[in-house]
Amino acid sequence: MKPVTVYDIAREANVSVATVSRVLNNTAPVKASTRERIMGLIQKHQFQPNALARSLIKKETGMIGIILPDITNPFFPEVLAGLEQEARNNGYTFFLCDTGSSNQDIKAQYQRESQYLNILMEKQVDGIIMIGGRIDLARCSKEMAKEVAEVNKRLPVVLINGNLPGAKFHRVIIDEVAGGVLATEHLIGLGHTDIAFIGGYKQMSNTVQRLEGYTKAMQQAGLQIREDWIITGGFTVEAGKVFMNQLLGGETENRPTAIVCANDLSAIGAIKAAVKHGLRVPEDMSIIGFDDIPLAANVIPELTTISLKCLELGRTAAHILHQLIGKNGIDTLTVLQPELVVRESTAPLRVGISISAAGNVSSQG
Amino acid sequence: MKPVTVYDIAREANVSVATVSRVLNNTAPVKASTRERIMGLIQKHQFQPNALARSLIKKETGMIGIILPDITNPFFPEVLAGLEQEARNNGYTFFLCDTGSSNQDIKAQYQRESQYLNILMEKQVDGIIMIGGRIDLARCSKEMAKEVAEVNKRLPVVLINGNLPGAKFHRVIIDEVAGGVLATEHLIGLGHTDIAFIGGYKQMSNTVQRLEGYTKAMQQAGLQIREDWIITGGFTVEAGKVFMNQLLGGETENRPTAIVCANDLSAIGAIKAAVKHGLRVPEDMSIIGFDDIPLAANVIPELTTISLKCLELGRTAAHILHQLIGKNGIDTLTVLQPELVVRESTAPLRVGISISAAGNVSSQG
DNA sequence: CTGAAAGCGCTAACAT
DNA sequence: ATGTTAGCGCTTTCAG
Repeated sequence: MKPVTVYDIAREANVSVATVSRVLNNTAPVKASTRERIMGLIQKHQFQPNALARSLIKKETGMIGIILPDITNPFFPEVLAGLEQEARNNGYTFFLCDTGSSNQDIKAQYQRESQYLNILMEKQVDGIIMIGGRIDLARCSKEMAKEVAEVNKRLPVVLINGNLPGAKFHRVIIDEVAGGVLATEHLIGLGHTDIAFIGGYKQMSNTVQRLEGYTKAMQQAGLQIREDWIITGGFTVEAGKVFMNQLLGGETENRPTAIVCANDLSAIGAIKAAVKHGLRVPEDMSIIGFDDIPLAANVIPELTTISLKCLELGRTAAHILHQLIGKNGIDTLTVLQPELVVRESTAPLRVGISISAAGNVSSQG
Repeated sequence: MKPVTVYDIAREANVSVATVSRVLNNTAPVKASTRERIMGLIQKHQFQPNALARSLIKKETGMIGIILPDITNPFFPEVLAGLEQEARNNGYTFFLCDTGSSNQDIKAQYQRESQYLNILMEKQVDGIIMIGGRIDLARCSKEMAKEVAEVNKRLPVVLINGNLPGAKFHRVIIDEVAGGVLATEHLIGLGHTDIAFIGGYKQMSNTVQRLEGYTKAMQQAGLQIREDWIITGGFTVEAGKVFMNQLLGGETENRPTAIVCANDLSAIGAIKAAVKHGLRVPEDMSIIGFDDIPLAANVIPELTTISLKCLELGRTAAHILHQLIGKNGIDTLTVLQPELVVRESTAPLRVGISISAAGNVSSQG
């Protein structure tokens, strides 16, 4: 059965397509009686206007694209939820573009970003939101950055928690440095002085910034920063385990008593590895994460962490994009402040015990 | 700057739009020299064909819609990843339609499902995938079911892990009953006889079926099923805690030694509650989950669970949908088999200890 | 191998 | 208040 069109409705109602269109869009007054008649037919035939045809002429589709690296990483669904919430209210629909960073080489991922950028433009989306991927790079290549800049000339693009060189973008970001400071000062406040930093990637700006916050807080407190206590190379649970093992691998009488992790996932890995080493968290070792994914509240022990306000990040981005669409807004930068969420994985330093006693336990047992 | 069209290219290349279209789609032989000339112009102007116009006439959009209840529940991103993987290879793009079950009343959720169903049709998607929501209902209302049936007449719909009365649908499901049996038999195999079942909703078919598997395995082993040891009412971590507290609330000398949970999240809640009660998992209490979300491998202790093969579920659904699009395939039913994943949260029954000793500890301390 | 022309389903002037 | 008509940007016969 072929779909019914405005023409079918018009014919049966003895009116012109224009009139049908008018009742459809409430774009001009229509006599009550004919309006009713048309409405009836619409009901009767379950008529649904073809959004493609409509968009073709109106030059707006009510669709926005979101490009992200890995939907499987719980951080992203959280900001997605925020996006959805806000965008739904404004009548937008979402293209989800997962570039699948998890199981591919990094080159393929960036390629897929480019690919999606093109597809989205062809599909005439009203705007694009990017999060993760190339925009997280501390030094993104000129070409990759330019590509996005070109897109940004044609339609609004907003970057979440990232940036690209060579052009101004609309962005909504969290103050990562402040987050790093917050986390580190929390630990310092608990009496810790031997504090390590693990997780993330040195090439990524978020890691660099979190690390910068860590460094800043340490220096401000007059504490020593040991290069071998800063280990990066991954955001996963697995990576967290590896880093922690590395930290605990050497002479155990000389290990940190507290750890700032670049994200929650690696913090969880760190906890698991610590436990395997016979250490108790937080009694023998304090661990703080970054992100505040839902999971953070559900592991045992519950994770103390820095909330990145994922939901708010998403909502704000959607809001800004909505403002931008249609209007030629100027470049926008919104900075959200992170928040310390104290739960169970951090505790005051237990003087005299932490390093020798607990450390030895782990090395002997 | 207004977008360039095939006409612009045609004019500059001194050919007709037909020829441009031909090189764009490789739909007829074009002289090499003119082809090159056109390709050059396309490059030069960064020309991108308008997918709306193209779809309008070709009657296919390369878009498919996925309607799900809550992207924030880690089960769904997992199947989404599977969908994406498969669909991307076939050139599809995704509409993500989150009906936001998490923070709204249930009525609103179903309403939003209807709404999205309509939007997706208007946008002319090539197919729709549904998971969760109304299709999980053990007894879905006639109207809600019919609505989907109507959609299914116009374009392919595939249901993941659910069903709707009154019509045949293409479905890909996991054998939930088998999963329930698997979980329960695992516990029985470890020597447990006092086994409870918690989590899920009695109104949802997945819960009913998992429970059916539990019952079946218990009866087959000649074990008694206590009505007060079957508690339903939620899938969240919070719900799991509540149920476990309820189980442990009464006389502690009379508590189960093992628990089948309706999903991983509630299992995690159960573990947390048990630990709060002074019980050790798995030493004093074995707990098994359902789903095998990534998180399951990352909690402490790592969760023994029933894998629902989320990724495969997603991939299969996308594959089937692809087959269906264009062709008038007959109704399809694919059943995947669940799998037991043994990790750390289950252990052999410790005779004589589990009930009295551990139970008393919890009641006294 | 290439061009002219007729739509796809809808909206928006411009008439009446 | 309603009808006529010209497109939106593309594909696709049908002719050459």
